Amino acid sequence: MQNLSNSNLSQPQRHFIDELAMLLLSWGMTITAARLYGYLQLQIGPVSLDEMAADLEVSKSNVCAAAKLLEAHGNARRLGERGSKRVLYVAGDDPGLPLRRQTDLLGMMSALIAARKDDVAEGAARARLTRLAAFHRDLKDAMEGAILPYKPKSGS
Amino acid sequence: MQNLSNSNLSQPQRHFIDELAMLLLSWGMTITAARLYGYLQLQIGPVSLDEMAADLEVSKSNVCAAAKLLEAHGNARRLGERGSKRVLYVAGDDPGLPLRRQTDLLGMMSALIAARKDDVAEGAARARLTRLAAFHRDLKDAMEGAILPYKPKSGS
DNA sequence: TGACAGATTCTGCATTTGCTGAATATACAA
DNA sequence: TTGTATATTCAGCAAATGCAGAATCTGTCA
Repeated sequence: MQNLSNSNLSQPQRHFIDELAMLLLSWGMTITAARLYGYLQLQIGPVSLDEMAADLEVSKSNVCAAAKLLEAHGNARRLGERGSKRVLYVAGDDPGLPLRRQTDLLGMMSALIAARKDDVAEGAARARLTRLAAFHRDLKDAMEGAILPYKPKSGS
Repeated sequence: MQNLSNSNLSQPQRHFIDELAMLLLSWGMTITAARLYGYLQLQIGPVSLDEMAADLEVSKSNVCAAAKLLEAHGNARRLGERGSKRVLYVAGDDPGLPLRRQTDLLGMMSALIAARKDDVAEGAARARLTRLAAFHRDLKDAMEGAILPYKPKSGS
């Protein structure tokens, strides 16, 4: 059976990308961004928009948007090729970067709840909010602790 | 200035609910579900669908759907009132319950990557996947460790 | 400068989503 | 069994989203 498309991916690779993408969808990613994420993880060197579009079999404009999204979230890095207008992408080197947004959110929620709880609740509800604020704070701390060791060596 | 609506919430409470909801939106919640989440946190006793709809100023069908959503995610608990068809909701007593879904996801991703990495990548990409699987696993463990202490006392 | 290679933005479309108000279903009480 | 209070589902609508392909913009090279 010939390869009908222009994709250079092996079938196991496609399966891997799609399965990983399915899991990532639960995190609110679009399907193209999720697939691109998995795709970039498999690549050894930087890849161009045309390669990504061909391999993932989606339009270039679509993959362009997805790449920008991943870049904004810290999941991909954009490289300029010297002496060319061509744009290349590689997987982000800090897997925890996208999660910092989440931990920030947890911190904000914890702070908000702690600051307002006495104004908006009393009795059992106030006790619950106190507990909730502590929970968010502890979770944030635990996540940050787990993320930290994976920060890439600072010599960028 | 009179209260033009049927809501029993104080203005600080409304503010709190809306601010918290804004933060929760980033986690993919719908606005009504997010507001209902905050609302339930403020309540001392169980509340009916009619109360929720009136206080949040949304339709009953909408709040019904949102309540089911929160219940499915473990953010709310549904109580039957003895001798009545009325349905009541309270905030979930385990703040970490909704996160177990996330940690499960992390575990699945870690397992998927670890199992397939040798089939789909080589060289630097394979090393990156190995690191990624470990990262997911460590993050999952850290989150579970932080969540565990908040599990409510087993005496239901 | 002109021509080209490439990224980006734009336009249009189909799908999905969240919401409301109406219709329907269901449990309880008499 | 019938009436009633309540939850749930349905139908329709408006807004947002994701996508493809076309059009446009922008460096780079001759």
